[in-house]
Order: sequence, then structure tokens, then C-alpha cells
Amino acid sequence: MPSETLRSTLRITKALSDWQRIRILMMLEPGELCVCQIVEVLVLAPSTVSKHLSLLSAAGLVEVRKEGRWAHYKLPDGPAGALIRPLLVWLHNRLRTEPAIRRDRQTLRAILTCKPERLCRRQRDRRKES
Amino acid sequence: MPSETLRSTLRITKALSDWQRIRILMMLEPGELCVCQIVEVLVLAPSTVSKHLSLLSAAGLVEVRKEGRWAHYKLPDGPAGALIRPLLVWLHNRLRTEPAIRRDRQTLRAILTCKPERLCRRQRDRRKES
DNA sequence: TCTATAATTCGTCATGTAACGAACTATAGC
DNA sequence: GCTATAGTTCGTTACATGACGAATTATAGA
Repeated sequence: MPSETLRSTLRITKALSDWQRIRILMMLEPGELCVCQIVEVLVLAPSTVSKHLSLLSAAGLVEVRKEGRWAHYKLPDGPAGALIRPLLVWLHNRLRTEPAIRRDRQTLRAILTCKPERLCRRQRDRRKES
Repeated sequence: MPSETLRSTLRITKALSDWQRIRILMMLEPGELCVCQIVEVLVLAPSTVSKHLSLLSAAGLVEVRKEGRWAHYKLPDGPAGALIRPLLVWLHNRLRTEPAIRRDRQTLRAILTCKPERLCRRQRDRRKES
């Protein structure tokens, strides 16, 4: 019968063992994002991104703020954040200069210039085509 | 084309995403161990343990010192160790008081009182029975 | 040189996981 | 209330991973 701390620790390390989830964490460094913005950067199905976010959330690596039909995800602050801060710092230091991560940041900057509604519409339209 | 830093980072986080490998890392905290000692604590097939060790090694989370037909594994020190120290410290702090980990340490203490040759023989004999 | 043996590699099987689209939930706006 | 829509959940599929035993490798000792 594994203890809760132990299972929690494994949830965290497993959550960190996937490239897309790491990308999400790096993206959230500057501040909160809504799901459609993350979808736009990762170029994955919304259902896939939602699953990743739920795993990150279960691990305590992100927090969600629901507002109407929008869901805003961010890195946890306060005591919850302090627990996992060393991991995020380590990741950040290692990947700060990675081309792939820099590219994501670049993409994100462009995305932040247009309203989320427009992103969602674009994503829906793209789906219709295929 | 993912960069080497990126793949290396994922090798590390993937290596940490398995309970048995975490147990190994915690066991190595006090000092180096040979494969049969680790087998004895984990109660897994030698081939399985060897695979775990090779993943940890590929990730740079352990170093191996071969001596005759014995292989001694330890946590890396020096610059190699410094890179991953924050992760091991984090793990150690989280799991230091875990019952399962304390039990492993206890088992290990008992194991260290007898020579590795005896362990290997016992393991071989046990295998013959089944 | 031949045998025993510590560890590793290989092949196989069962389980876990990431991806997708379709169906569903819940909220905003008419 | 009805419709549109952001996000989630569910079911399926393909691939990754952990476990084992058998076969292999490399070294120590007779």
C-alpha cells in the first residue's frame, strides 16, 4: 500500500517525462494561458492537450482557473508552487536556450496578439477542412 | 530534429518516472553498490535490474565502475553530478521519510553485512527452486 | 584450457500511454 | 429555452515500457 507522498512524487515525475507536457510548463513560465492558446502552440488535438493538462494538474504542476467556458492554466504559486519550484527551475535552466523552446516562445508571442475567440474559430475551421 | 540537451533532459525525466529506479537512486545515496545487492533489495530479476541501471546510466544519473566480473554503481560526483544534484536533492527531501524507502534502507543494512558472493549464491539457489 | 559465475543482452508478453475523433458538459448570448 | 461553443471525457488504436527467462559475454579460478 503505497503512501500518498510516494504516489504524488511519481505523479510528478511521470508528468515531467513527456515532451509536450514540458513544453506546456515552459510556456506557462511568463503567465497563465487558456487551453486554445496552448493548443495553437503545440498543434495537437484539444482533447489531447486537455488530457496533458489534467495530468499536470493532478500532479500539482499547474493550477486551473475556470472563467465562464474558458479555462486558464498557470504554474502554482504559494506553498503548492514552492514544493515543485526546484524542478521547474532545473527544467528552465536546462531548456531556456533550446531552439524548440525558443520557437514555442516566439509562436506564443504572436498568438498573444489576437483574442482567444479568434484562435478557437481558426482551430474549428481548420478541423472542418480535414 | 531534437537537440541533444533536449533528448538528454527527457532521458533524465523518463528515468525518474519509474518507482524501481527511484528506489535504486535512494539506495545509492550512502555509497556505491553492486548489482546483486540492488537485486536483493528490489526483489526483481537480475536482467530487469540491469535494464533499469542501464537507463539510469544513459541518463547520467548513475556511474558504473567495473571490477572483474562485478559492476559497482554509484551516484555521479563532480560536474556530471552537479547537473542532476538538484533533482536528487528534491527526491531525497520528499522521500526521506517514506516507509517504503526506510524499509529499503533497513534491508540494505542487513545485506551489507554479508559478502556479495553469498548474495549471488542465494539468488541463484532461489531461482533453482522455482 | 575448461568451468563457474556476475552481469548484460535478447526475445516475448502484458500493461501503460499518447494520439485522435466523436460524444458529452457547461456556459454565454440570442 | 435554444443554439453555439470552450473544454472535457470516452473509446479506439498504435507504440512504448517493465517484467521475466533464456542465451550470451567476460572474467576469475581450478
